[in-house]
Amino acid sequence: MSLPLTVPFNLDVTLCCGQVFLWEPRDDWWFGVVGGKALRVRHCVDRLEFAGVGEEFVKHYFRLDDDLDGIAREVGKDEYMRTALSEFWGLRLVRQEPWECLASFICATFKSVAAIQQMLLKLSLRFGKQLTFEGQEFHAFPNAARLANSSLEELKACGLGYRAKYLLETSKMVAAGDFNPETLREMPYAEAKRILLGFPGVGRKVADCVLLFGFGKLEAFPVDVWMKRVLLSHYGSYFEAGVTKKLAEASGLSNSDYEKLNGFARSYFGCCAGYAQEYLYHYERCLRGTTNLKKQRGLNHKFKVNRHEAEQS
DNA sequence: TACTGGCCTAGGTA
DNA sequence: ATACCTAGGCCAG
Repeated sequence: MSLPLTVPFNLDVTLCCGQVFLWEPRDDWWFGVVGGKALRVRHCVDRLEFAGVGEEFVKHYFRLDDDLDGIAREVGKDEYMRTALSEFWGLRLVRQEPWECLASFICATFKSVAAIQQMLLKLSLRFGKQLTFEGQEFHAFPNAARLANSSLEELKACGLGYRAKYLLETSKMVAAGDFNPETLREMPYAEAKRILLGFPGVGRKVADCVLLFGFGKLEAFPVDVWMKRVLLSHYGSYFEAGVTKKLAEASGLSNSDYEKLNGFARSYFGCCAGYAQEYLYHYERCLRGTTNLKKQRGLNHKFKVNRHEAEQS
């Protein structure tokens, strides 16, 4: 199936920018599993081609209904931000499934993207429902009930380390009904955040990721080490000198410091601060990180090798 | 309320 | 190869 693209959209950047972990580039297509269904999608000049799902799903998942031009006008407050926007123009946030998003970002703390991919892949292979799509095997991300019935040892075997305890506990709470996505979706940002902070393994950063990617709270602005660098080096003048100096020297980020950076960004960029975050984050990683788009696409081969290894174990 | 270590581990790098 | 080093933090004290 095919969908004419009448709005700005860059599929590759959208799937490479670190908001999702389990999409796999293969044979010129992106393969993924969403909502228990496997699908493939690719970007061809002026249209999207896809299989496994319908047009409405694609539009919804990739947020093609967001007015990206309007958002860019809203968050493009300064030259630096406008550069990031133009550099990766067409990057869109994705409407992830809340549970998968919550579980993913609990696992993601203090880990590199490559390691996160491996952890989540192993969880899916071991606990996820097996699917067949066009003759190929895929695995859905495991639901909370399944993980709640696993053991600490099993989760650690997937490489989770100290996160295993958090994921197991949170899975149990979610399976017991403590996590109602519909309710959280209706709540305002601050209220939903308070609920999320009640799950073990969920601090401010993880909560903001889940609010942004899982619940579409576009005012959420996750601050990780990369965003901290961006905010200090390009927006340092908005903070007291003492704060800037202290943050630059410290490796971590205390809760109160998180609130300072997060609070500034949300008031500065406004109601779509989350979009600003994703563009700045990706820009920073491509500029200063060891990661760049070319490399990420080059992950393909390695990803396949690791998938094979994971299946052996 | 705010700060400080400790924590599991795998990928990446020199 | 083989050691490091760091990675999209969180939590208990």
